[in-house]
Amino acid sequence: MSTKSHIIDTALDLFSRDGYEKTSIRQIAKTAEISLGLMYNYFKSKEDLLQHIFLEGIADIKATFTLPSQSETVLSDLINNIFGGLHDKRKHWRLIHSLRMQDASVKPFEAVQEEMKSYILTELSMMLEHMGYRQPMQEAILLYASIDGLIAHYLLNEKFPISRMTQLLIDKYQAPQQG
Amino acid sequence: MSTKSHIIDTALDLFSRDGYEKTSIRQIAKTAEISLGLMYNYFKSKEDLLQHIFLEGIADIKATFTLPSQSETVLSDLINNIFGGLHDKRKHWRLIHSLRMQDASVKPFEAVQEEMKSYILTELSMMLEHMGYRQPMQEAILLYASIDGLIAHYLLNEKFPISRMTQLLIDKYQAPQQG
Amino acid sequence: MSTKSHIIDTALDLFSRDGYEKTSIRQIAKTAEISLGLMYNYFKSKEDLLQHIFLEGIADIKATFTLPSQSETVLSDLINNIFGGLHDKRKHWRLIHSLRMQDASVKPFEAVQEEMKSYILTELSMMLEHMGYRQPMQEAILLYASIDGLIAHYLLNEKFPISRMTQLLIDKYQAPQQG
Amino acid sequence: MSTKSHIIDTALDLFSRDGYEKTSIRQIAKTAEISLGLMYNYFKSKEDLLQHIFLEGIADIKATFTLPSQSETVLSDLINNIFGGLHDKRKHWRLIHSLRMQDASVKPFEAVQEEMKSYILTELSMMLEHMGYRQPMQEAILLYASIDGLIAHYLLNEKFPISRMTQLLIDKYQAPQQG
DNA sequence: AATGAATGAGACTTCATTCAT
DNA sequence: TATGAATGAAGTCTCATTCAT
Repeated sequence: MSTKSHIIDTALDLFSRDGYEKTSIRQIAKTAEISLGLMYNYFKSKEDLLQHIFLEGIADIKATFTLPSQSETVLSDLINNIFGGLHDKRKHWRLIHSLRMQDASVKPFEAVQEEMKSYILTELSMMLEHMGYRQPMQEAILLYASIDGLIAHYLLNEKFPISRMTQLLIDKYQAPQQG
Repeated sequence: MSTKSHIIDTALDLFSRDGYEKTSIRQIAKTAEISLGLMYNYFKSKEDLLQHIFLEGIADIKATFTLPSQSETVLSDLINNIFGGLHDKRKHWRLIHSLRMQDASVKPFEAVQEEMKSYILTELSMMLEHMGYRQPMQEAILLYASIDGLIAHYLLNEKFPISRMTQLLIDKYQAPQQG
Repeated sequence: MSTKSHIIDTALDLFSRDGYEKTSIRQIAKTAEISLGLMYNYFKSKEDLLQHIFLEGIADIKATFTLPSQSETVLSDLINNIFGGLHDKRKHWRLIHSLRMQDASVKPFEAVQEEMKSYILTELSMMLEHMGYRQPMQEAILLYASIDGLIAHYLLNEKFPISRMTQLLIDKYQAPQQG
Repeated sequence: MSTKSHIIDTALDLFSRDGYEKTSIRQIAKTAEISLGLMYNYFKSKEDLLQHIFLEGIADIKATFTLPSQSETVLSDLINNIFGGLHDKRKHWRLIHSLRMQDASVKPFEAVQEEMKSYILTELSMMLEHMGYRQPMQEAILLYASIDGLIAHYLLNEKFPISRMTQLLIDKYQAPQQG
């Protein structure tokens, strides 16, 4: 693996575990077993490194909300896709969840986050429309919040019964509609 | 208002807006228009101040999940209670949501957070049982995640249509059950 | 006992045990069970308090090197006097011994220390002259150093065999002279 | 000279002149003409720097009480050795003399100081035994106190007649014994 | 005479960042 | 590419001191 990827991986580990502010460049260097200054050969600053990782995370997560099949999209496939890839993306999710509440930190990423949200809501809404929901966008907003909440609770607790919750959620949305 | 409350209020403002780590004691003092060292007459350290605010927040939030009525508890009342008080507790929620992903910061509060979660799940589960749900605890876990997700999205966006979402959520859970 | 004496006693305790610099006014107040600001009713500043205690100590110690009898002074009486009163004056001695090496701290007391030294050397020298020593001032300088060293070692170690050392020293100086 | 040695030298200068507590890191940096934070590349803390210097001093001083000759050790040689090296070690001695009275500061070094004392007393006592003294350890304790006192008085006063005192002390101990 | 809240300078320390090698 | 010594701003915290009560 390239040095750059190695730095990114190490930083993601530490940022997601200890928080961006609490992680020092020195700690990253030591953990990655590289010299203190080397990071600056690849990134302009600590914030630049964060931005790289953050954007990478956003992109990964967006991908997770996308189903490759061109045919009829199925809710259960989408949800299983999201939660199936969750473990691999835990660190990115943690980082985003812990940064997104902070005005200042998140300013630089405001636009991409907004874009991600729109993208996800559009995807969900289209699917729900297909499924016959009457107010698909409203339902999408609620569904996205539920998904996000489940992810948060999973991130906070490795023993969270994520597959059962996934199934429960799917059942709720596949039952006959009154919406 | 007492100096101590004034410090707490100011710190909560800043912690919730900028994050605990990014808020300096100097900034708290300046914003509160007190001298730099005065905080230390009331709190042992910055972390002690955080702990005070954090525990206060946990207690407030727990209260929000509790319905005073001894009679039949109604889901819509509880949910309206939670989201109705949300605006006043925004700052506490933000602080908790931004801190809870960071292992180190949150270690001191691990126990109380765990206790809060148990409390909330028990409350929700009892109510769902009353309502005829077959797997009330499983349902409670999902419901809590959905509520938490809605709160997060509200915190991230003042224009979030929280009342409509509240109603949608209530409707979903009050429809005839298949669970 | 008056409040002032109480403050002085407490301060001497702490200064001699922990050092002047490491002892805070707050600690003195807390130990003395008085309010934080009260000291300033009796002393202009922390340094003023130190000066008071320091000068008190110097005076006490000088007294120790003085024999009240107008008659023939006897070496053993003087030495026994010095070491006999040592335990009561331990704290003053400790304070002086720990401060006297520091240029800045001791500047204000330089003159009195110099005066004390002269006084002691004169006393010792007169006595040694009486005893037939040929170079009484030279001998006095050495004797004073020996006494001071014994005191230091006693202060550093409560179990120091001070009486045996006292006797040994007396014997050394009362033996027939070749000086 | 290496930066580390330069820091150590500067710190020893200041610690011994102004006292450990009164010497700030800023002052060390300014005097050494280095940046404020550089010391922390070499020492974990101010106390760690002190410890380094203190232990160095103890080792130097122990060496001074040791005669390299395997043959008959002679009192005059040893004493001349001690006082001959005194000027070079003034700063270490001053530091030790000003710190040793303070319980808290010296706790970390208690063991090494105790060990130094034992070492010195053993050396002196063996020599006095050779010279025919009946109670060599008792005599050693007194002799060590006298030496320590002379050193203290020399440190307090550059004009102290240290060579005459040295000679006087040697004479006292080489005269025929009654011990 | 006594209290203790309030002040702000200054202490130790950490940190992102630079740069000569 | 890679190293790590060096910088100095900024952080948390302590402290002597003041002053309204």
